[in-house]
Amino acid sequence: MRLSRYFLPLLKETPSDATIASHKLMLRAGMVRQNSAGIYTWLPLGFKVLKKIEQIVREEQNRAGAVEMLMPTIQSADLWKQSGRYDAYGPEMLRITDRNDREMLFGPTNEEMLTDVFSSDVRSYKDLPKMLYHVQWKFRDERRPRFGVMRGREFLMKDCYSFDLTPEDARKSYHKMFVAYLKTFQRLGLKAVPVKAATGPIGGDLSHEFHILAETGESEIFCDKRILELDPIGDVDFDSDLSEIVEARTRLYARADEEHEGWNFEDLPEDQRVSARGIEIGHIFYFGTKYSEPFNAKVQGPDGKPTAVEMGSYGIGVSRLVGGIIEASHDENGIIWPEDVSPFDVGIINLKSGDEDCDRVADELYQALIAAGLDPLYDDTSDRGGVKFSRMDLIGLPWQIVIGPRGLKDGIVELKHRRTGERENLSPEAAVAKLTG
RNA sequence: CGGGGAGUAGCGCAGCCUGGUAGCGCAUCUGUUUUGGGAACAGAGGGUCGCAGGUUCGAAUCCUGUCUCCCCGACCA
Repeated sequence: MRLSRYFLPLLKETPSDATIASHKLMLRAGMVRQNSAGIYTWLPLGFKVLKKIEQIVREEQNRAGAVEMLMPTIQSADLWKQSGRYDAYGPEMLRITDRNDREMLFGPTNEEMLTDVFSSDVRSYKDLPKMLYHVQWKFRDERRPRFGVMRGREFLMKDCYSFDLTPEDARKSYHKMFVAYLKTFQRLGLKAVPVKAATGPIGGDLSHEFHILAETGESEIFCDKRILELDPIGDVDFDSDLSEIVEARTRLYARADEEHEGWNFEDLPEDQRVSARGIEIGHIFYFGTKYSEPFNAKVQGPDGKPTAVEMGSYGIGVSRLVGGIIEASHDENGIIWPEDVSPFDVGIINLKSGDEDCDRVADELYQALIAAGLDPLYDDTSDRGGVKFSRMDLIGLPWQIVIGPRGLKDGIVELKHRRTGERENLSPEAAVAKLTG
């Protein structure tokens, strides 16, 4: 993409509304604009990142055996009356009436709807297990939206639902999602800590929140330091027994503030205790027959008896992750994107647009990178060098190629790594080779 | 929802106390000179001061109401 054709409205000054780094940077870098409290327009740059995150989430869900679908944003109140949550949900639920005075709502989640869909078509235990998910906009009328997209009212969420015949099978589904989450966050360049979460009336050990540690996190996290030092997980056969991987991550102490057990935590040697702020980016839990009973989601078991299916649900805050990643990865100059979610792979800075040599080399590099399958952002504007440098730093592409008359005299361009700041002088060909190699 | 704060040019703000022709910086546009880390000079455009009432000869300024946004807390992906 040529910058001169793109839509990238940057702000030099930070709007006074923003208080945390990710919110400020997303506004300044032209990723989002606020429309009203907790509701944002995703500008091209932000939208691109959002889509990349969504795609990684999707790929890992598919790999774990979940099947994608899409449910509506607007739901009928009837469904929610059936589960009893229409009254229970309170003012967080945005209620709407249509032209015929039918009660509708903008869905804050989809347990009811999916259970309904599922129950009307599945009859036999032979159809189980199933894991179904979608990535869809949700709305929760938060009392106090804040922190930009991290706590919006409208937000993009991946929610997956599992259906099993027995609690033991449900545990297997839970483990699949647990591992899928680890892999997802790993690919997003994040170190996510699974912390034991409240399980409510159902009990058991099958509820975890995934947090990333960042100063601006909304909850207090206490965990064993060793949990942060575990090796990343490699290829996984999702049909195998995953309990070992899960246990390696759950036997070490990790709790959020409300579940924190001080006495347990303090058993750890002092240098192994980590207490930090955490941003919740995912939540998985098993809830048994809470919805399958009221929706009569029953299958006929091997014994011929109708059995309510065992369910679990698994959420990832896709739009929140955009902010979360920035919280975990930025410096005083701007955003630093992990390579897999960066809106572009590399930025090309032409320091002297209009200069014959600079234009030619920049154009050739741009074409060569595209031909090599990369997605470059080419700053072909007539702005001054300093503007281009700081702009490229702000939007945080992992690599920058700087082309200027000074280097070109010796046939070299400069390759800069955004995260480390390391610069290397290379021929244009070598720069392309390094980025594609 | 409780407590606090703010709405004045695209963004950041001053002016309000003590009523009298709406300002500053950045950004934008034009021109000239510049060009390897947010250039300089000269000129220009841009506002029914959130909205509605009221007081007054006169309201950004005082009064009443209302809407919106932000911050701190209690709740949530």
